[in-house]
Amino acid sequence: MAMQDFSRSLPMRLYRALAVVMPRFRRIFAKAGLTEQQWRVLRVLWEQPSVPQSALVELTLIPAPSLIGVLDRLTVAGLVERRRGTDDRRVVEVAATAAGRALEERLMPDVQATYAELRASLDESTWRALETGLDELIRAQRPREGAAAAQARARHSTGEDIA
Amino acid sequence: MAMQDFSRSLPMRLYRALAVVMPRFRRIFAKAGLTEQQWRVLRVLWEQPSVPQSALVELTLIPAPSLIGVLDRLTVAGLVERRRGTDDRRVVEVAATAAGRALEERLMPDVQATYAELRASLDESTWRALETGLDELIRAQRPREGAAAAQARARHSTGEDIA
DNA sequence: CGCATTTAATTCATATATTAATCTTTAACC
DNA sequence: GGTTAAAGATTAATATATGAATTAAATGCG
Repeated sequence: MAMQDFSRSLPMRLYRALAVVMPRFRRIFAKAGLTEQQWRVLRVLWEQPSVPQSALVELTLIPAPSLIGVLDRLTVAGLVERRRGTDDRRVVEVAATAAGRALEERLMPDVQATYAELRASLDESTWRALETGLDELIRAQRPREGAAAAQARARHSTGEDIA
Repeated sequence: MAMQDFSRSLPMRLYRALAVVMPRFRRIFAKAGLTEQQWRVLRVLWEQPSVPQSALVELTLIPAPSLIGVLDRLTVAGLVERRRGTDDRRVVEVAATAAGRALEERLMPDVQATYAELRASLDESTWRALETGLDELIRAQRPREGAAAAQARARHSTGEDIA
């Protein structure tokens, strides 16, 4: 069962795809003094008046511990605001400030143009096959419902650490 | 030109694909006390007696400044060795030690099995379409030959900083 | 030969990722 | 109604990413 070349494994292809695609976008973000993660947060906040922090984790794919720092810096820059939820005081609601929202008009044109170029670099059928393949992969591998709970339960039941 | 949902953009789909795929692999690496990047380096070194560090950057997709630290830790762990090139004393040749090579047999079975599961979660045609789509994207976006050199040249000729 | 350029590593400063642990607030349940 | 467990956010420790700058060795060329 000859193992294929490591560089041709699916994960490495995914990493390489991002490595060739993202630098052009980051150059755009950098013009506004934003990192890629800061951009992602703003990009999501532009679509809604306010978003619970836990939802931001899912929508931006920024891990919770990292998001803390990203929001800290965005807050210091005056681009976002945090508020404690009124009914449930555990949740933190995040919203873009006026300055944060102003960046949308400044950045989206270039980003859209670059995205259009990206899309135009593949023919329509290949592009769609790529999107479909990614979606199916995500759906197939996405942790089953209740997996986390089941795992937590298991952790409490038996020994767990089999060195 | 209604912008699509951010989560459905190609970059976010790529990030999400990695996010759902890699955790299972990382759990395997962790059993041997390896991080994902340390694994990648070893995985490449298993295929050859020795690899120049610059080649490792390309093959593992670990940026040069990060690779320094990864190799430091692998060296301390006794899993790899560094040697200065004999003809060209700028290059650093990296090779796996006996201990480093021993990890191959310990890790590859689980990794292969998990990879097989991953592959089996999609039908053959979808899997291949995904691979093809990624390859075409990479080929289309890969910086053109001489782009770096041309860029460096341009940087020295004219003003460059157009704020 | 001697100098300007390139190449390969490395360093630096800052930002983010990963995993585990902690803390507070809710929800659940007897 | 009080105790226990779960959810959401945060902290902590370590590892890696990113972009700019630096160093040392090799190369091109007048």
